Amino acid sequence: MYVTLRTEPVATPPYLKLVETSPDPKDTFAKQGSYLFYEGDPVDWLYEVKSGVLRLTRLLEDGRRQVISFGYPGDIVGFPSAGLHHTDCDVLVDAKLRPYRKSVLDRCNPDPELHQKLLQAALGEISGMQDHFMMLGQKSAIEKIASFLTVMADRVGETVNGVRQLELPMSRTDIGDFLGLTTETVSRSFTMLRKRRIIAIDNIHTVIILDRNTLQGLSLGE
Amino acid sequence: MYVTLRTEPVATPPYLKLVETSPDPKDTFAKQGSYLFYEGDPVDWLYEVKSGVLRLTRLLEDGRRQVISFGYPGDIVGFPSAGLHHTDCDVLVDAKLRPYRKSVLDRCNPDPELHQKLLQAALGEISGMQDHFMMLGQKSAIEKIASFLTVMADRVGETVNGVRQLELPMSRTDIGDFLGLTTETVSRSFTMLRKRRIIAIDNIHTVIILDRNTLQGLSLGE
DNA sequence: CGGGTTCTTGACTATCTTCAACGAAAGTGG
DNA sequence: CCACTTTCGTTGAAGATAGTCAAGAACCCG
Repeated sequence: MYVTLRTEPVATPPYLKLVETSPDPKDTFAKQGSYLFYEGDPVDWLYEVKSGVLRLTRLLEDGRRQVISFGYPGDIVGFPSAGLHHTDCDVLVDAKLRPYRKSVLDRCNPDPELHQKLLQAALGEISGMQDHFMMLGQKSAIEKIASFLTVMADRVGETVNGVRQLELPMSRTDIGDFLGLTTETVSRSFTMLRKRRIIAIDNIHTVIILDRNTLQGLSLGE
Repeated sequence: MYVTLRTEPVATPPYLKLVETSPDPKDTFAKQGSYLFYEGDPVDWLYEVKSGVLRLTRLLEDGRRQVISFGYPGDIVGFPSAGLHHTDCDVLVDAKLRPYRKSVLDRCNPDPELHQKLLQAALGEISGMQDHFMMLGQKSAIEKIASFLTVMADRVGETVNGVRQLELPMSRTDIGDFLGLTTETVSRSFTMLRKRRIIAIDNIHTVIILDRNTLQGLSLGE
């Protein structure tokens, strides 16, 4: 099922459009559901997310999927290895993207500052992935969910009337594939946190953090 | 137990010695058990492994540990994020290391080729970590062990009399902490592979690959 | 050779997955 | 705009995988 995505025609792949119509575009827009690139594609552009949310995934032959990361504003996605993309990348929430030529990575000139910015972003990504390792390798289901919510609330949450809340545009399956859990376990963990009055769930995609301290405690296994 | 490592005196930390005695050393040697750096240390040097094996780890407050990677010849370790190390790094097998100043990352000059080499190494690390994600998040115990052995045999195995074999200097606990398994599960998986005649275990730290195809099949969940 | 660590094995348990059913939400077409 | 269909989320029951606890064996080091 997932595997077929790769071969399905993608409505106007944004990266193609970029390359063809605008040799050095400022910003570009990508619609929900469209793909920026697939695993194995040669890397021509990196993208800085200006608004919206991206999803970076990797597939196993049998359909198992790992969500590598969610791309939020400020993130830069599309770092090459041996010149190729090593994840798929699609758009979860309509996004504004700033493309950078891959060649900026290869050479300091003509823009050493941009080069350095992309390099620092790559280094930051390494560091961020290591937190993710800890989560995937060592934590229980409830710890994973609590970690996820804590990190997301700090990163992209907003305070409305003094209450910390969080939009989660991704599905429960996405969260599961990000944390190495099944949809059912994600759902049960949410329910558990809700029943203990640590979070509240407004709309399915909106989480309200009622007790951040306890949530953070749970994320560390207390 | 693990946590105390951080505060114990380390016999002559190599990185200190480097900084103090030799402003731009060629190669340096690090003894088994010594630490190159700890999480939170400012990054002054990166190290290219020339021989030996390093271990990069991260700790949780309660002592749970994630082995982030094993550093084999050709690997470059010590990439900073915000100028700091974000793992501990110690020596599993006496190592020869080539230190590079961190400043090589910050500037293209005076050595743009070295700068580019370190950058490419960082990008390669991102890609490698994504395989690790797949393994941690989606694979069963036997798949993890089979993946680990397959990758290691390809990367650092040697063929002796037409037989592929593999030195594993790390403990079963290290392997477990790398794969997100307990020592016992690692041990049982090895035993299972041995009983099915897919591997043979010579000395505890030497694995002989008897049936690479089946091993690789298991690594993908067949 | 002896003491300590590491590895293996067994029995039991817990956690998470699987399978299944149902309800809610969202998308589609008349 | 409403019925229909499909997807997504929740919940329950049962089962499997991996973890825990415990003991003994193998290995390593002085």
